[in-house]
Amino acid sequence: MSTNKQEEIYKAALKLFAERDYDGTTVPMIAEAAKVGAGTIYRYFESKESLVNSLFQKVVMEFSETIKTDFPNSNEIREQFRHVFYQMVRFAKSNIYALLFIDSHAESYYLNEKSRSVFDGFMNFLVAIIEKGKERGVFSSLPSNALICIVYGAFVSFFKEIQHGKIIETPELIQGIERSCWNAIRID
Amino acid sequence: MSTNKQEEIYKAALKLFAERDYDGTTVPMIAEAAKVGAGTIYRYFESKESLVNSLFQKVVMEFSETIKTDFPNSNEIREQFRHVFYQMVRFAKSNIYALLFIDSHAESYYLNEKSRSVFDGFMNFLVAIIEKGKERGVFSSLPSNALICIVYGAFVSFFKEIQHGKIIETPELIQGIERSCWNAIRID
Amino acid sequence: MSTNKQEEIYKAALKLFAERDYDGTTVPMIAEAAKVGAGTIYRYFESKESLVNSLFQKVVMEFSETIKTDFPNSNEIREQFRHVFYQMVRFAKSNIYALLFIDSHAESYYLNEKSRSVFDGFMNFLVAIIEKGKERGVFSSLPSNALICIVYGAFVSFFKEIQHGKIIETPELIQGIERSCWNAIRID
Amino acid sequence: MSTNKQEEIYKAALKLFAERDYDGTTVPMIAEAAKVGAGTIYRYFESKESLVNSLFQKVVMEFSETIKTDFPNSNEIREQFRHVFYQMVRFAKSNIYALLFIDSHAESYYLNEKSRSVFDGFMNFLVAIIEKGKERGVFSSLPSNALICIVYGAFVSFFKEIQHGKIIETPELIQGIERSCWNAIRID
DNA sequence: AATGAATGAGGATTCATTCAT
DNA sequence: AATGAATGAATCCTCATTCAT
Repeated sequence: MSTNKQEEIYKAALKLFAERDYDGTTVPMIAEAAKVGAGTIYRYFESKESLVNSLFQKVVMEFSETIKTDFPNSNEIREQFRHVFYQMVRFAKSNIYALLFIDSHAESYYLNEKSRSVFDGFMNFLVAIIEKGKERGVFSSLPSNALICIVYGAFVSFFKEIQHGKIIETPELIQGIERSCWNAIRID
Repeated sequence: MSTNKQEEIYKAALKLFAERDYDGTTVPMIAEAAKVGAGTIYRYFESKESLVNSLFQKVVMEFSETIKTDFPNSNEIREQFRHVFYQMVRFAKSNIYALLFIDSHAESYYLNEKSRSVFDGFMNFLVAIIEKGKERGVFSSLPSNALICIVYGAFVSFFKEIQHGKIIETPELIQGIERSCWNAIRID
Repeated sequence: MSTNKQEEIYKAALKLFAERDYDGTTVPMIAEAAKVGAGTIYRYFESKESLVNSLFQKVVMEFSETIKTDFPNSNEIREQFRHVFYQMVRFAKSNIYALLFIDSHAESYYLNEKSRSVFDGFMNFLVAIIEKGKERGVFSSLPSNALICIVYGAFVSFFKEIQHGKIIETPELIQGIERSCWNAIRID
Repeated sequence: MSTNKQEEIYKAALKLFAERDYDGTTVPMIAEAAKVGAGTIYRYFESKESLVNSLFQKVVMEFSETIKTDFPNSNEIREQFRHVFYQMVRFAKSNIYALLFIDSHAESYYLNEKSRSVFDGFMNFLVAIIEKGKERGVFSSLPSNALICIVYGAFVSFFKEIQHGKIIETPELIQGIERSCWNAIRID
């Protein structure tokens, strides 16, 4: 087959974990969705717990890489913000389950040290951007992680509604949300 | 006894569901935390599923009532927004588990019709406020639920960070967040 | 009921472990034989492994106590030997599975520290008897544990044959075996 | 290659079965120890059960042949006994796992008709020797299989202790054990 | 009303066996 | 011939629920 089984397992698990949470998802469910035998999952992952952790790390790194791709090195904070936001949108649109999975599983009791540090690394990248903006007097002087919360929280919340069919996504709407988020954290 | 058992069960379940999710929480865990026998839970609730649903409805209604309490009937949108925001803060501070529980359990597969409609009713109240503001040209013309997402998403995200000890809450910070959220959705 | 469930589980497990070994015995098999639900076993024992260990310790201690019961304090080695041998017979006859279980499970990879030390304690009691006999010049000067091997090995082997129906036990036969074992290790 | 794969599989299985029992040994364990693929085992043996049976028969026959090799046709029972005993020692020393495997797997539920009859054939050879000795009034008049139990049980028990490092084997010790076993069953 | 021992259906995981390469 | 990835039946174990006390 074209895609290999590990990838199918990742894909199936991602969707199920995003929709039903870790504990609400059974290994047989994943196996069925991935069209593999239940035992096959254990050829690729030591345990269900190791599967979530691998998946979490993989997906956070993909998110991180998406955001870093073509990151503008110019000193234009506004431009950097827009870039980050639209790359988040790109990521969310290409893989909504990944976004929801990351959001609902970060801070979970079954995540291991490495998963947490990968996630922290990702967050630190965002913090760095905010910090630079604050130095330049572009952003509000609130704590950087508070500012990230505002943008990230709003963003995820928005895509959850899209996913549930309660908001129809359009380019103009995205544009409006981007502007709102910018307005939320810039100095006024 | 001073507090009755049903209340203890609700309290224990709320904390556990917020921290470990519905499926990650077992009935014996709840029983132990509530200091009752496992069987006792079934005197008050038909099943675990009926317990989450009851709890969800109860907690959403409390949230809703908190927000509606002393709601300013003046026509000052800015004042109404501030009221709603600070009542959300009051609710979050008095019962952080309730906030996290609502956030992570809304849209879950085990919620029944009634739970969903209670939650929708709550959201509609917020939508109404937004709609009025939009009519007056105070808020951005983005869809109302998108605007709610921004404020609600930012707010919850912020309190999650507080709960995880990553942000220290101060009156000034709350004030700053309120202003950010307002800036996010007002016409600029 | 007169006997409690833990005792029924012990009894069922003992027979099955003796007949089919630890790994050849499944928890449902034990549950069925003990006439309890499979889950009930886990109310009494943490795991299958903890069950074998508990059982092993219990049974070795019973064997040990049987042998020590009415142990003659006289200085007659011949009398002490006869006592030990007949108490072993008594134990084997009252609970053949216990004897076979001890024999086939001692030195197994799943036995824990405590099980091993209980077994060693039992063996040391036998060693002490042999040592005293050797001091008095009654027993062969071979290493004590070698002498024990001869008697114990012969004894267990003999009762295995009885268990398999290949030897019919009679008082005279037991008497003959006791004498043989004595002859095996005494000075000639 | 110098040794063929079937031989490697036999060797690996023998050690593992002796150390961990049939059910405690997995086919992949055997494959790894034999340095072959798991599937390869099924080229040589129909199933795991057929492997134990083949192995059991092979090993019992080797034991049997070892004992019969150079069997003294003289009428000296003492000499015959010594021969058998020392050949058992030779076998045990050359392949301790074989001895332990035979001992712990005889009478197991997964042995088939043929395995049982091969084992019985072996035992009958020993019985014949004993019977002859009894006719001549050299051995005790106890049942022949009881006498075999004494010698065989003592012998195996002794080599188990050697295997577990609790007894150090020396020529003098072996000599002493042989004499003990003889004393155990001869007329006194 | 309250309990917690008991249950068995269902979960995570293992493993004998197959089969495409 | 040899492999080892793949499978699913069978393990061990958990947990929602019941019920005798």
